[in-house]
Order: sequence, then structure tokens, then C-alpha cells
Amino acid sequence: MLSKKTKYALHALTHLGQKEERTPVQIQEISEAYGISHKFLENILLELKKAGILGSKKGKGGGYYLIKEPKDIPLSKIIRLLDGPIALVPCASLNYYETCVECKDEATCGIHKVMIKVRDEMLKTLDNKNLEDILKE
Amino acid sequence: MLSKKTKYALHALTHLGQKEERTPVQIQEISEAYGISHKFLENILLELKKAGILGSKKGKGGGYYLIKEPKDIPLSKIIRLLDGPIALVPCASLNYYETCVECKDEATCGIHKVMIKVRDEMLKTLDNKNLEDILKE
DNA sequence: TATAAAACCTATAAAAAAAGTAGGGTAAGT
DNA sequence: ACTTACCCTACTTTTTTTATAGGTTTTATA
Repeated sequence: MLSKKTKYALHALTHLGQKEERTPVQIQEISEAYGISHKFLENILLELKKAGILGSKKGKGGGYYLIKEPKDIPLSKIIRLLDGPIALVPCASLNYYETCVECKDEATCGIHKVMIKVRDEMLKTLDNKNLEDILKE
Repeated sequence: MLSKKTKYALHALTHLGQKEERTPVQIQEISEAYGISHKFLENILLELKKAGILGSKKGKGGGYYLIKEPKDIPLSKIIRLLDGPIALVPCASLNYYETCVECKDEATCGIHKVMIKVRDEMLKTLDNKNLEDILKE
């Protein structure tokens, strides 16, 4: 399951994507709309900004806005950013690879091989769905 | 990512599946083979038994053994049993459905609709891979 | 240029979940 | 009878997630 962080990110991005114009939206507007703690959301939006998904403007009248086209923001990117790996086991992760401690030999581990396939299929699904798909629904 | 519980379950099932015969295997043999705490593994095997995947025999010479064909044990079943929902959000879960608190109206929620599709695709992947696939690799 | 508004940043605390531990009960084989 | 090993419940520790706190910096505007 997704963490609240990721879910909140999806709501925030959806909210920003629904606006006709890409003018700055304040944290408070979003936090109130979905009942998210202001400060918690702040951290999330900051991460989205650092990842190049959002832009921001400081000072009065400032806020956050999308700097990418919704169709160019796949679910995989959002999930990886806030939740971490897509793969089900560390040894099958592309971006967060780690050896599995209880595994003796990756080369002969059936779990490893199957999980690589699972990861590929999941990735196909999550790369293929983006913010635009959410907005269209 | 999968919990250690689920990973341990996969290792245990693989171990049991690799045996030629379906004679009882003691917890200790499995816990030592993978460096899993005896007691922790005990709980896991018990759950697998209650789910009808394993059988057990008490007393001397007892232990656990597979009572299902590896091809009839899909990953989805193991994951659901030990980790819970396959879906990424509670409102998209078949077996563990819950409404999402921050969501006003499921019927118009784009996230919900996209997540249903994601769940369907993930389920297809995980229903389609089973213990036999792990053993064959 | 002072003031207020809003993002930015770092650290810490609280809560929840996962992982592991303990200890005894129960059934079955020898 | 005795031992082995599953069965069951409760508890503790650790880790992760969620949330809070408090200050700094930037910008609009009066």
C-alpha cells in the first residue's frame, strides 16, 4: 500500500493539475481541501519541487505550481520519490538495489528471478499511468 | 516492498517445494537454512497452515509439508495472507476494502479509478506467478 | 522601507507497524 | 512416561511513518 505521503502527493498534484492556469497555489488551500496537516504537506511539496515536478514562488501571493505536463508525470515517478522502490524485494530493485541478507546466491535464487519479472510488469503498469490519466477520470 | 514475514514465507515454501517427498520438515531446518528466528518462522508457518497451504504433523518426526501443488500457490495468495492488500490504496482493494478518509467522493475520484486499473494489472501479474515458477528457476 | 505573507529548512517527537521474544499448552511418536 | 515439535497468546523491542515545532529567507505591497 502507498504511504499517506504518496497519497497526499497524488491529491496535491491532482489539485494543481485541475487548475486551468499554472499560477501559484498556497499550501494552505491544498491542506484544507484534503484535511492534510499543513506542515506535513509542506515537506511533501518540497520534495516534489526538488524532483523537478513542481515550481514554487516565495513571498506574498506565492505557492506551488506544476512545471511539468501531467502526461509527463508517471505514477512510477511519484511513488519512487515518496515511497521508495517499486520492486517487491530489494534485490530486484532498479533504483534502490540491495542484496537480500537471507539469500545465499542471487544467481540461483528463484525468488530473485521471479521478482525481477514481477518488477518489470509492475513498472510497465506504473510507467504507463500518469497524472493526466487521473485528471481525465 | 514485501515484509520480512512474506519473504520468509517464500523462502520456506521454496524450501519445502524443493524436497522430492512431502515428508514433514522441522521448523529448525528451515530457520537455520535461512537465518530466520525460530519463533518468528513458527508464526509464519502456522499462518500458512491455517490458510490451507501447508499441513503439519506433531510429535517426534513431525514438521510442516506442502499440501498444495506449487502451481496452485500464486504469489497473490501468499502476499495477501502475510502482507495484506495488493492494491495501492484501501479504496481499490478487493479483499481489504476501506474508504479513503481524505477522499470526498469515490465516484468522481480520478485517483480511485486509476488505482482500480493498477490493481487489476498487478493482480494479473501476481495471480499468474506461482511457487512452481520460483522452483523452476 | 517596514510589514506581512508565504515558501524553505532542520530537528525532534509521537504514533503505528513490523519484527522478534517468551513461555507455556497440546498432540504424537518411541 | 518421556521427548519432540507443533500450537497459541501475549508481550517487548525496533523500525518506519506521521506529525510537530520553530526558526530563516524571500517577495509583494502599503
